[in-house]
Amino acid sequence: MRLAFMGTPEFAVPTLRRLLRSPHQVLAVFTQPDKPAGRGEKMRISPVKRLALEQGLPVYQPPKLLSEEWRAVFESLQAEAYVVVAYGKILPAWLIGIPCYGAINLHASLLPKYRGAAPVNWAIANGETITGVTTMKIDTGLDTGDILLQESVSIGPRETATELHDRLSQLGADLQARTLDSMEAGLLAPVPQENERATYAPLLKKPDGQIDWTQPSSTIYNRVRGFNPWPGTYTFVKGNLLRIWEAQPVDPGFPIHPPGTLVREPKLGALVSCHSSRLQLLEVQLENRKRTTGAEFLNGIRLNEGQTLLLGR
RNA sequence: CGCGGGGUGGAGCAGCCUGGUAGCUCGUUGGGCUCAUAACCCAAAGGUCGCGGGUUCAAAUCCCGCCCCCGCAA
Repeated sequence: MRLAFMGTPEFAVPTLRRLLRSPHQVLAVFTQPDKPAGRGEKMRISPVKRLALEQGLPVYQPPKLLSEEWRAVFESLQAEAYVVVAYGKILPAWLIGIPCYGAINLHASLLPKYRGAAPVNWAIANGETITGVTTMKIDTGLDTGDILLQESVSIGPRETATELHDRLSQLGADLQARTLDSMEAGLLAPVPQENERATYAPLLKKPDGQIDWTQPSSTIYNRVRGFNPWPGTYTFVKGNLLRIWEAQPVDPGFPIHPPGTLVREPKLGALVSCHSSRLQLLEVQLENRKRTTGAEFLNGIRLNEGQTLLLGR
């Protein structure tokens, strides 16, 4: 099949790689324009673009798809299908109509659950134990197209979004390849989504990562896993940002201090009181510092047994 | 030139502004206590204070350059 690939971040890379090893032909790659990012604001190219360049594929980076000048580019490709994986742009209706098989999207959830930008993060943050990947025919809505294939996986009790993201990107690559094969063979019957069962996974913002210590430790724990590596979870220590990289709930039942109180315990190290239990800090990072264990962190801030420190603000 | 912080015994940090015996918590080693212990008590070892220059009687501390690390923002 003659394909155009549209994708941007790391999540899309395995699918592109997979397609390049398939009998299908990748005619061109579309990805977001280069942007200044990172310390020093240097120009960064997307992971998808990096791979495309390595493979000598034509790369296009339209700032906006609405302009008609790009229409000729798309039409001249004569692609039979567009493969879209986390491209980061809404495709206009006229574009979806160009290839005979339409635009096929890979989404990292079991649609119609977790439509939107951050399905992997919210699945974990909400404490889900099962999620998956879905391929669907793109329509003009937000992740509302007819479902082609799905595959579910269980979420490990300690799994982070980073880990799940990597698993799903691999799983999704295979699913996408199978979808194209089956579609070409005429074996697929698109199934409309049950819109009444839909849930949403909105784009994450930095403030989503700030910890509210009045919540149960299990809720905070899920967010620590789900918001890894970005936006991360954080609180404040004496006005300094403290990122929580790894933590786990302990001894449910007796928070002997007000929410947000940090104490040192001989065996468990750094413990913070939450709504109805406590959270053990396993790996943290003070701003401008490297990551350290909870115990080392306590050594550094000179909090000894019997002393307390209120986190937050 | 996006903003900013940091590199100090094995680990995490203080000291730097207001130059002049390098400190804290933990770890390590030895000893003690104990039925026992990752607990407690006592003691000890261990540091070119990132690298290179400069100022000074004297630099971890002040000045210049370099290397490495990190937070914010994107």
